[in-house]
Parts: sequence; structure tokens; C-alpha cells
Amino acid sequence: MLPFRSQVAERIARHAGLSKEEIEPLLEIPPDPALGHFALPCFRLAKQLKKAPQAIAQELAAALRAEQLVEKAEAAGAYLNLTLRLAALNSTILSAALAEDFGRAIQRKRILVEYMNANPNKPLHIGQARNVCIGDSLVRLYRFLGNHVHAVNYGDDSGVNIGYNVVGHLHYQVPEEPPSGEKFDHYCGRVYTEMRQKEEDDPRFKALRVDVSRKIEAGGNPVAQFQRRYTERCALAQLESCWRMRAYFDLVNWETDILHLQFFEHGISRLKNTQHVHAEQGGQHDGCLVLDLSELEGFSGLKTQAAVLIKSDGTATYAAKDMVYAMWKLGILGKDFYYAPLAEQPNGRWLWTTLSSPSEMPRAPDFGNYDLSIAVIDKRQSHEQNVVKAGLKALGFTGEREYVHLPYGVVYLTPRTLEHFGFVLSEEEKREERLPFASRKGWFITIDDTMEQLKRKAYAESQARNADRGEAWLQETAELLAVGALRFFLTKLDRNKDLTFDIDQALDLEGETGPYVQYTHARSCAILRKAEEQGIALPSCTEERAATLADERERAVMVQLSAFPNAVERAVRGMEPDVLCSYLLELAQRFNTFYNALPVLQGDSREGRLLLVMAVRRVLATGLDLLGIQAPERM
RNA sequence: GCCCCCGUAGUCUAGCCUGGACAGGAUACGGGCCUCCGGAGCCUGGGACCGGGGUUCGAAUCCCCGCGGGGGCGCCA
Repeated sequence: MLPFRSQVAERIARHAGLSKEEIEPLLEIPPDPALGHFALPCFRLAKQLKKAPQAIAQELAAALRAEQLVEKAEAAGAYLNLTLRLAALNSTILSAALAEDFGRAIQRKRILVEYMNANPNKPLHIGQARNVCIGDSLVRLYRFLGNHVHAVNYGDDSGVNIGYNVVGHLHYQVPEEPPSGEKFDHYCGRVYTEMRQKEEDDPRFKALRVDVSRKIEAGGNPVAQFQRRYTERCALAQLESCWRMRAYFDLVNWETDILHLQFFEHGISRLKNTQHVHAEQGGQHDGCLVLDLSELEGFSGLKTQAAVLIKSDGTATYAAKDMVYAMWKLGILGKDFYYAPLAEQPNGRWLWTTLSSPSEMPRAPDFGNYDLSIAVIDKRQSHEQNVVKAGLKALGFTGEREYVHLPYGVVYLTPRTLEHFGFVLSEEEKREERLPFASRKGWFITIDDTMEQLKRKAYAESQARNADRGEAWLQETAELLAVGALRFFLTKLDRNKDLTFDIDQALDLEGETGPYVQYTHARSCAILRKAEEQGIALPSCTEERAATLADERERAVMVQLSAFPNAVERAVRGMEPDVLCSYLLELAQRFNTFYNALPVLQGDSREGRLLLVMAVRRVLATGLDLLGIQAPERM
């Protein structure tokens, strides 16, 4: 927030005969920057001071005019509006905004952000892209604040899904290599669909699949080895889509490693010793190991007051596996994986994989033992995630460490989006406002296809404006604009709200979009470039120069600049990267208004305005980077 | 039956946690703006808080009762 807040509160408090602590929380930023830097609504003081609020505002205004810090003090009805001396205020804001550490903090937590978590047997769709945007932005935000963060993708490679493809390749002569050089995850998706059909047609299929699943879960055999190699390849193809969106990971945790290392047996034996877990005899859960929820908070009124951990056939439920996995995350399991490097990502950061046996590989980063473990999973999983938390609680886990399920709204598709990608809909479906992803019907809008369309559009736009630029530059620019458009589109909406994906909206490059913010950044760069061409040196920040920024449009930008640390803080506190989108749009809008009204390079205020442009450029670039979006100098 | 999330202009949305000045913005529609730093922009016009109570000097915001939409409550994965 604005600097000087507490000084202002202190001065007002002295004149009002109250304490600083009583005044400070009441201070506001006026809705219109022209009104001043701070406002104090005096309604609440009326009772305490036994005066009319309007009178209080007027008396305080008169008294505060004598203050050194204050340029202007006025009463507007019951509001006291204060304008501070610009030299001091502006130079403080500008030098802060121009500094390397603007908005940063010194937090030192160990944090795990687990996201993506797609089944590694098909390409990622744009619903999963929302997950990726939220997850990666959080990783960037936490790191920005100084935390030690690991980004993890959980690979569910033991489910039935995987079995279909493996059976196809091992028993039905489906070639492992994509025939026409198709991207591997897209190929896997097609094979999967074909094998689902094969199971319907061929009575031998199911037995083969059950056998394959058993071997995969047991491990240490050729089928399991084939599966790992195959699944890894598919996951890497999926990760390519993430990398393209500039989302990067540190580790892939494979479910089969959890199985082979017997994490589950180890964790569940500890759960068995708690008073809330018992073997059920008779009733609907006969022969199961269950967690009794009736005495745990948050489950009142449910039909079933118990969660099954181990089924009567001896296998584990998802909730139970998740519980044990959560124990590893928080460092209370007492077991660890083995690790090996898997791939070097485009940003130079190494991606690691878990293993179930020791390797000769170099020492892995210090995975595990997190203070804060965040799992980005859509909100439909809330109940199960509550069961996981209940399990941790039953274990007596109430330490400083925290397990968080970060829910987000479901992504739907508009009918015309499906038609745009060539799917044929029934008349009834066409009339719906939104449709769910339905893999059974093959409705599947992938990140890769959406990115291609975006890139093509951005390319055309950019080419029209930069005819003299080379092909490589155009490609690069179109790519970063496509990423900007997609990530901003998927991030800007309130995390809790359902999102209806419409291709025409997503393809929009005007209005409240990533490219709008990117454009504003390019504009600020253009001014600084022009200054350089004209031999104008970039100024350093002095009070004298800062004091010239007195126009209301300049001040509107200043106020927004000063709010950046607060926007970062709110985005992290609520785990809502969308807050940053709103902030950046507001900053860009205010800057563009300033840009249109006031020339920078001509006139007396050149040095001050250049400082403003420099600061805006920096904050836009920093903010966009926190959303995984590049800030181009030209576009 | 119970629990959770969401209802703001034609459409999409910010503000809600922490109550305060005429509820911001985008899009679509109407009217303007490049002899001047990039028109992916700027200026301008009309258009909205689901309903009813309550608390308060003051409610989009907090509380209660409704209404509407979505999701969840499996030995599924």
C-alpha cells in the first residue's frame, strides 16, 4: 500500500486526540485519485468525539494544513481528504518501484505445489490448462516471496487407464511408434479410445488387461518396465504442452513407486493404530477398513459417516492412497523415494522422477518434508480431500505444517467451440449454454490445438504491424502472445467460479487480455527506445523530478504502482493469481490514459515522466512474469 | 435428506474476506480521436447488484429466510 500511511494516521490521531491504532484501519484510498492520496471517513468518530462527522472532517482539515507532509487537506462532507507533498511521496514510490526487490519479501518456507496430475495416457485439454495456470502462477508467486518451492506432477500410472494401451501394444500389435510422427500423447489418446472399443468387441481383452494391471502393480517384470517407459514418454509429451505455456516442474511422482516401495502398507499400519480407524464387521462395509467420520469435524449430515480405506478385496481406495501420500509430503511417513533426473526443461531447470530402487544418479534435490503442501485439484474432489485431511487429523497431525486442497471451478465448453473444432452436435446439444468435457463422445479440446489457433491469429496481427521483421522474430512473438492470451484468459477469472471456455473469447487479443497488457509494456519500451535514439539519458530518481508528476492521470498511475506489493500479497494469501490479472489490467489502463493525454518526450516534465514510464515497464514485466507471461519490447 | 460453490447491464466480469463518496472494467451497440512517443490504443453515450427481512448513521459487501443454477455425499478411478 501507499507509503506514509502510518505517518498520516499518526498525525491525524494527534489532532483528533485519539491513538494511531484507532485511525490507521479507517484510512482509505479515495475512489478518485483527484480527491487526494488518503481519505478518512469520519462517521465512526462521531460517537467517540460527540460531534457531527462533517464538523470533525472540517476541524481536522484545518489542523492538518499546518503539517509539513501535507500539501492539501479538505473536508468533503464527512470525509477528510488529504493530498501529500508530491516530492516526498512520488520519489518514495518511484524509487521503490524501480528497485529490484519491489514487492518481494523474505519468506523461508518449504512449499510443495502439486498440479496438473493428468492421466498420462492422452493429451492435455484446456480444462487441465486452467489447473496448470493456477499451479504455475502459485509456484512463481511463492518463489518471488523467497520460499523454497517444489512443483510436482503426480503421475497415476497404475490405474486401469494405462492398462488399455499396454495391452494394445503387447498383445494386439499396435505399433508403439506413432505412424505419422504424431505427438506422442495425442497418439496415446487415440490408441486408448481404440482399445476401449476393442474391449467391447473382443472377449479376450478384459482378462489380458486384468493380468497387465496386476503385473504393473507388482513391478519388477518386463510388462511393468514397458509400462514405465511408455508412460514416461506420454507424460513428457504432456509436459511439452505445459512447457509451451511456460509452466515447469521439479518432480514427477509415480504412483507405481508408491506401490513398489510399500508406502501404503507403512502408512496404513500407523492409521490402524488410531481410535477413528477400525475393521468393520457386518453392515454395508463388511470386511473393510474404515475411517469413522462421525466424531470428526466437517462431516455432519452425510449419508455415510465412514470412509472406506481398504476395500473388502484388500485393495486401497483413492482417499487412503492420498492420505499416505500426504504423509510423505508432510514428512511424517518415515519413508522416501529414490530419484533420478528425467529431462532438462526449456528454462534450464531439471525435472526429476521418482524411482523405486536406488540409482547411480547424482544427488537429488531435497524433496519431501514440506511446511506447506498445496494440491491444485478441481472442486469436485473437495469431499475426498476433506477425508484426507480427516485422516491426517485422526493421526493426531495438528502440527505447524499444513495440507491444503486448493479447489477451482470446473471448465465447460460452449457448443460453438466444439463445432469450431469439427465436432458434430445434436440439435439438443447445440441449444445448451455450455457442455461438459465428454471423452466418451470424443469432445476434447486440447491445449496444443488451441495454442496453434492462437498463434496463427497472433502471427497475422503481428505481421501486419511489423512487415520488416524476419520470420524467426514473427514466430517467437506470435508464440509469446499466444501464451499470454491463453494464460491470462484462464487465470483472470475468480478461481472458484466455473469457466465456460469459448474459442472466440479465448482468441480475443483486445480488451481485458494478456496481449493488452503485453502491448502496454511494448509501448512503454517504445518510449524509452525513442528517448535513447534522441540521445536522452534515462534519469535517476530525485525528489525534484518526482514532484513534477502532479497531473491527476500521472497520480492515478503512481497510486496503482504503489499498490503492487499489496496485490502480490493478496494473490498469495488467498492463493488467487487472478488478483494479479486485475491489478495489471488496472495499471495498464491507467498508463494508457496517461500515455494518450500527456506527451513524455516533449515539455518540461520529461524527466519525471520518463521515470514513471520506467517504473510502469518494470512492474508490468514483473507482474506478467508472475503469471508466466513474457513481456515483449515490440509486438 | 445433508454439505459445498455460484447468482452484478444483451454477454463476460471486478468489488464481498476487512460495510463508506455517483457499483469499476471488458465486450457488443452509437458518436469522436493519429501534421504529436506504437490505433492490439484513447475519449465519449445509454445499460446491472436474484427476492424478502434484519443489523447499522450507512449494505453489492455482514446475519436470517427464500428463489434460481452447478457440484458433492460410491468398497468408482
